[in-house]
Amino acid sequence: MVGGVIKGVKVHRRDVVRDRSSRREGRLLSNHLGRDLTIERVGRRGKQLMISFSNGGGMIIRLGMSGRIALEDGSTRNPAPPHQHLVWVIGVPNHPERWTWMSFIDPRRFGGVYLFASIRDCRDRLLAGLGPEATSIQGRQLGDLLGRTRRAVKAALLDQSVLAGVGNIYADEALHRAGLHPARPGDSISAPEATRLAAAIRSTLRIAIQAGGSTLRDHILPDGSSGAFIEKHQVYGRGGAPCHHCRQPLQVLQIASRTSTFCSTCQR
DNA sequence: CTTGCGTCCTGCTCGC
DNA sequence: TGCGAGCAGGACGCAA
Repeated sequence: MVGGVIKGVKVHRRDVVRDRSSRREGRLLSNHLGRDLTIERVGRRGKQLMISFSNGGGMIIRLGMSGRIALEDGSTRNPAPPHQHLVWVIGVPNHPERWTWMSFIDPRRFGGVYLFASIRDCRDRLLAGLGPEATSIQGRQLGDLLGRTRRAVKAALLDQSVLAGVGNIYADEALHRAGLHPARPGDSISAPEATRLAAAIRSTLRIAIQAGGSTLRDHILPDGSSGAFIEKHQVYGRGGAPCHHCRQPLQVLQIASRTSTFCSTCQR
């Protein structure tokens, strides 16, 4: 997509375009949705997908619980699937006759698309308050962050202002891998435990991303394939089943209003 | 300031 | 087979 020009945008449901700016500029951007602009960069910060345009602006896509991005070759014209809210038609660089359809599909509509006028605007309005990247978190830094709170460590991991990029599945998986009980107060986590947890978060995410993530229901990759990490889940979705490590039945607790599955023998 | 809960939505699964 | 309750990958606003 990088280097491609957005040739057109179809809007099937306007309210998934969230306007967080009170300025007129923001409203104009929301109507415009990148039409006629060249895609300069595609990136990510925490759970936000970022597409920046050559004019300095861009957009952030949040998938929420059920959202996904689909990419299709322009030559295969399929009927719009249910809950397809936005479609961008993007020229393929160096192939004037080819184009890519990128669509935003989100049944529950907890996700959305946010436009920004400049990188600075993006940073101030959309990325402000995000914690450090979970994919590269180091033990020392994680220990400092957890040491500042008495909340359950699981609740802290889910808080994007503490650490950006971990959700319910990978919080449970990383805590199991690190051998830490999800209800432990953040400030009870020792330095060696924080080192273990940081390493567990990094490796859990690395392996999960490599496997294409966890397909429970809605999540599929942009090409339509499924993520295979669910086969590697140690705890998530396995409440009552035996721990792969010690064979004891896995426990289930609500922490920060989210289902948390863990092994009370292996996780202390 | 910190923390927890209700809410925003649709659709699937389970039990009666 | 039909139907309602409960639950789901996230994040925000509000109240205690």
